[in-house]
Amino acid sequence: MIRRPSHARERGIPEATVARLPLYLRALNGMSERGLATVSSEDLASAAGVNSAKLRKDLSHLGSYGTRGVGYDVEYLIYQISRELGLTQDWAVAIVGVGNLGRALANYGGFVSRGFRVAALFDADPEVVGDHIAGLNVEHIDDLEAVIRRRGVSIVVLATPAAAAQQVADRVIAAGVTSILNFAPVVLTVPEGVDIRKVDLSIELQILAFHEQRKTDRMSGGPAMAEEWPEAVDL
Amino acid sequence: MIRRPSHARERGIPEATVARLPLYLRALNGMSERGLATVSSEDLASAAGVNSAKLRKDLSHLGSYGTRGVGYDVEYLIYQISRELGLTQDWAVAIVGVGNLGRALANYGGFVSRGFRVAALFDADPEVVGDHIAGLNVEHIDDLEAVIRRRGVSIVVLATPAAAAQQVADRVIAAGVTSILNFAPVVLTVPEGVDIRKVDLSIELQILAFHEQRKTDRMSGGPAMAEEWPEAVDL
DNA sequence: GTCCCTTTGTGAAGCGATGCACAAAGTGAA
DNA sequence: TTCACTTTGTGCATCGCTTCACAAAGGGAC
Repeated sequence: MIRRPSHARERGIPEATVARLPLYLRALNGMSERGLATVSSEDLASAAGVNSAKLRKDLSHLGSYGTRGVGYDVEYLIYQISRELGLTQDWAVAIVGVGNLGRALANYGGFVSRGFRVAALFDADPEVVGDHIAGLNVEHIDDLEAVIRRRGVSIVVLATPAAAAQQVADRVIAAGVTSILNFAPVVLTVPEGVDIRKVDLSIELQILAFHEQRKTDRMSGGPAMAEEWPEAVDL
Repeated sequence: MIRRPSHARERGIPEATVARLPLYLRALNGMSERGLATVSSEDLASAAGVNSAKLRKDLSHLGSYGTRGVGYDVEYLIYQISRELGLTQDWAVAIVGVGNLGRALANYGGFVSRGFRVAALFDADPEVVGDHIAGLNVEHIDDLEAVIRRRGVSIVVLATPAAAAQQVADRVIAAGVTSILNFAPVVLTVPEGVDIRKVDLSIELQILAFHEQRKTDRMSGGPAMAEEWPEAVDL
């Protein structure tokens, strides 16, 4: 059996590094398309929007894949990062909830590009069950467990209304799924060993609003409009 | 002029805390609807999916709004967090790019709920300009600057193809916008003082795939399928 | 082979966030 | 008033990530 270089920490890549690897991969793919053979940490870092020291440390966690004085071989690095991220196999993804957002996700091309294949769509509304979206038949949520098992789905995207999300999560987890991407604005409770990632548009906007408010406050010279909590309310 | 309590760090809330405030706010709104008057840090923390020490430290950055032995007044805390996040005013948001995703965002209800109002939709495709989506007329991208200024848009959501995103960002920034939520899979370069937040479905999936691969590797007892880099490729 | 130049990989310091553990502060009962 | 109990606010140790700065390693010219 062939092992990876011993100085690469066997199974210990920092979470922050993992979150940046897809960024590097995308930048490298662009360079590959433009025909670049090698790239320096400086150039790759700036294409990915990080500084070069961070990039080098990140890559050093995968192994020693660069050449001093030269840089990194673009194709080789693409292969190594892809392998580390698990993109050399392909993953069957199911989308639950085919409302506006679910439809948009199903049709989103960037999805399929790298290792991911939308393998099933589910909804509870009899009105949309049976529709064809992005070449797929929308299945009824009653068949969730059976279809997940049959098609080997390992990642589920939740695009249901908030009220349904926890219940659906429980069911897909019971069916063996351990990776969930949640678009519903609720905090999901899941057993240990299940990975959840959350995307919440409303939260992102609120964070932007906080900084935006700060910027405008600063312009107008302080919190002149601060108001007291209305006296009428009982404290 | 009324000031906030002096022990609250005047303009110094940690970024990690800001990112969690919307979570607390959502949990509090649920409690308010269920008629709860007060809540302990323990209960609120568990509703928001964090531990109670973190919650208390986060809230302490806003001021001392709890009562020892009792907990926090739900309505009062909602008010304080809303004010800190800048949700007591409402923000005009523009969505650029009315493809699948842009449409879904325009129709997304959770948007409007708290302080945000979709004030304009833009697209470059003459085919969709003039369409009515979620009660709004889709405007041509040529009118971007004029409409942004006229309607006081301060936050822009980018849902354009990747190739157009940087160019659109440059234009909205030139028009005075300093907060952007970017759904396009590109690294945007922006001047200092402009806040960008990024949402990238593909990256989220890749992170999940990494962990999923790890879990299955562990089950099958090691990286038995690891392959050498094909010899044919020049290194 | 030797020298110079470039670029990687990493030790170490710095920085911010997390979580523990407890003193301080409040409630309610007697 | 005093006492027992609850819950906040925070000092402090710890942890993980970032950044600096440089030794080590490789390439190319001569």
